[in-house]
Amino acid sequence: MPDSDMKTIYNARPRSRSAADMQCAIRILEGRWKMMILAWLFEGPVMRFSDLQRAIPDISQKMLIQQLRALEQEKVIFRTVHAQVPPKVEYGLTDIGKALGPVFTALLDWADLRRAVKASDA
Amino acid sequence: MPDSDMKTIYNARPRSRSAADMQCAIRILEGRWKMMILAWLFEGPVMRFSDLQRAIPDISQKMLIQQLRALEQEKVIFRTVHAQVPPKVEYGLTDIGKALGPVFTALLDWADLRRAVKASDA
DNA sequence: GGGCATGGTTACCTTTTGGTGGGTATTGGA
DNA sequence: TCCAATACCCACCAAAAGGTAACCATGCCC
Repeated sequence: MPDSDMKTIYNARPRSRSAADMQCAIRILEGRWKMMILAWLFEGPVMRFSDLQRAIPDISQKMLIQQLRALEQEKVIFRTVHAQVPPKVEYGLTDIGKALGPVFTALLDWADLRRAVKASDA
Repeated sequence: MPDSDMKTIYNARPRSRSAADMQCAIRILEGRWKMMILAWLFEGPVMRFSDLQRAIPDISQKMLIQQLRALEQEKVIFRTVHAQVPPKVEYGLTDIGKALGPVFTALLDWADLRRAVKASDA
């Protein structure tokens, strides 16, 4: 491997603080749905339960609730219940949740890059 | 919700290209181990199979192989077999893999923030 | 009185994920 | 001769994740 490649790698390398930190963060976002839900919560100040259902049609009601509860417990999102009939519940990002912005931005950039590379391969 | 909060949210919002792109990226990194493996691959130009085993002691051999294969198929990592006895196999990040650097950096920053917030809560 | 809407809960089942413990091949060294 | 080292593969099992369908409460409207 030539030196130039080494440099590329070491420039790309994120400062490794600790593997434990990484795992901790990963576990919170783990699963098929959490990132998807968070991505949609970035779309507006709040989203109603039914908004999320419509936004992510493949998720089952059970999963949606389960994942929302998990994210709420980690204080990544908040839940506000309005005493109305029919009920109205709003979900939104907490400050910690909003701090995930750069992660999602980076991920979307990466997705773009991948698509570009794939296209040029073909 | 006051206007100032709205602004905070919209500033934090990653540009939403498409939910499909997001899901596509998420699926590649999904699971308990892939991000962990990638994080370690950022540690050096290449890692041997046994290096990764030592680095992530909780992973079983089967899972490690399985996840490495999956990442290889997505062209996020490469695999080089050296015709030696005993065998020597090296894994490293491809260009696409290296492009994940910002995602990991952002994630580690987030983990730090979370820890800081938790500490100040207590 | 019946249907609708919202935001759930629950029981049950299937699929996916992950773990364990075995086995394989090669070859140099004791 | 037998073992160690490396990087696997395979069969089997356990656990976790996820899906389906039914049910609930409330209050409005017809």
